[in-house]
Amino acid sequence: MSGPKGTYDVLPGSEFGATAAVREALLAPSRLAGYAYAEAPVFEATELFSRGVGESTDVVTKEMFTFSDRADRSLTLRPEGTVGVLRAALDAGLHKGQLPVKLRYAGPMFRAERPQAGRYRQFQQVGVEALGLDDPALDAEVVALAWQAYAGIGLRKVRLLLTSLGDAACRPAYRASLTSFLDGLELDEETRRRATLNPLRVLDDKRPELQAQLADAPLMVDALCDACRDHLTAVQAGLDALGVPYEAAPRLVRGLDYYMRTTFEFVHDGLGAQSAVGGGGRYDGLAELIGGPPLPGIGWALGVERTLLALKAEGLDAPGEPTLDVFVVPLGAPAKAHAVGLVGQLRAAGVAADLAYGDRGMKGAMKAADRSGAAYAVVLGDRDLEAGEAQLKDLREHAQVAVPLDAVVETLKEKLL
RNA sequence: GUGGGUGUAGCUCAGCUGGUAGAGCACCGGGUUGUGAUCCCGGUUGUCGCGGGUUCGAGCCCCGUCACUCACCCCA
Repeated sequence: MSGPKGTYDVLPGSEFGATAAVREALLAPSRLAGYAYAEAPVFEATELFSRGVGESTDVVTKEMFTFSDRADRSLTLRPEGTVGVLRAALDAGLHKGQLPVKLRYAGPMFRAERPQAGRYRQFQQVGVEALGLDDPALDAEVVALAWQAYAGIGLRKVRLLLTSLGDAACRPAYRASLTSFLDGLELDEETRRRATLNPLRVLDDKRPELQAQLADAPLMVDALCDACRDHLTAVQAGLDALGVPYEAAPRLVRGLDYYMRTTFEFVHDGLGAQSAVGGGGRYDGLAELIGGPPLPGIGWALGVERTLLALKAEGLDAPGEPTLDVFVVPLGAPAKAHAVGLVGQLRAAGVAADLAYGDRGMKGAMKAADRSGAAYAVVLGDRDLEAGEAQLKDLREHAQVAVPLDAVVETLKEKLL
């Protein structure tokens, strides 16, 4: 018995047990920067993705989970987050108010790919979108927030790759020159087809024999129009001012068609083949593509699983569940009834507390106390009840003292807070 | 979709040139009828992924199949 192919379960102690904590930690810098929480549906009309992400992309042509509802409408589980969040923002008319609109989100995405290390069919992303302005200072802020997300969680070996993909003014001419260059190469059938659909995507092929052929390929960064070049320079200046180091990556291409101008990716070298831990860019034409008004935007998405794998690769601990403060060990029925109430009082006082359920013996219950990670155990037997006290044991110092029953909560609060 | 690797206890794995399944960890109990983490003793857990074939006999050999895994394409 196991879940569907390419999925995993988040359970205590499992590989991705810290998913919720990592999501929160990665978005913390964005929350402080004014990015408000947003949530769009997990499924949308198929057309939204095919138009937004791009008909020619691998994501749309072979990786979508698509199904029909009972009225025969075609729906698709979201393969990425930007399109849905943008659709929601436009639907609500947020773009008619104060700009930029800053949003953050988190949740599962779905792609029907063959699973491998760091790649799943249902995976978690966190993301931000800044809508309504094409100010390069905003690009710098957005990129810096991702940088700070990784730094905040403790990662040190993340590298930022940055480039510009040009815009409607300069990309068509570049694309033509790249196409004629590729026409002069000997390419296999599959690559040739890709060269026709989107010649830029041939550039980041990993096969060494192909890379060798591409050594003299023309680069977008050398063919930028003045506006795009100025934009890129301003973004770089912004990152310098924010103290975010970046590497020029003139061959960087993203798999989603909507990117233009500022484009970036975060990579980590400890992950095996799937080294991208996050990525994003500017998508000024996307709003119109999905049927909205012209509206510039920039954003990123970071992979939660890959972030967790990167933490592991660096030997770092993932943020964990809060550990227990107190574990109560009752002996006998009257003591157990009292223990239930005591645990309730402790929790109400903000103390993380649990007790030994299941009427275990002293030894087993103490063992459970030890495994729980609690700093203190409260031993409460019928003998103690009669004496009006409880035994308070410091599990690390191995020291035990008797405390009057009505002072247990106060005593523990003092020791712990 | 293409290629490589691996499927044995809850977990990590051992299992010889084919002879009918083991260790460590974990869990439970006892040593200590009211004290954990240490120590000692004992105990529970298996359609050897599944189906077929060869053989007196298959965890081991052969065929098929499924799953997992890594890599390509692509991406988080």
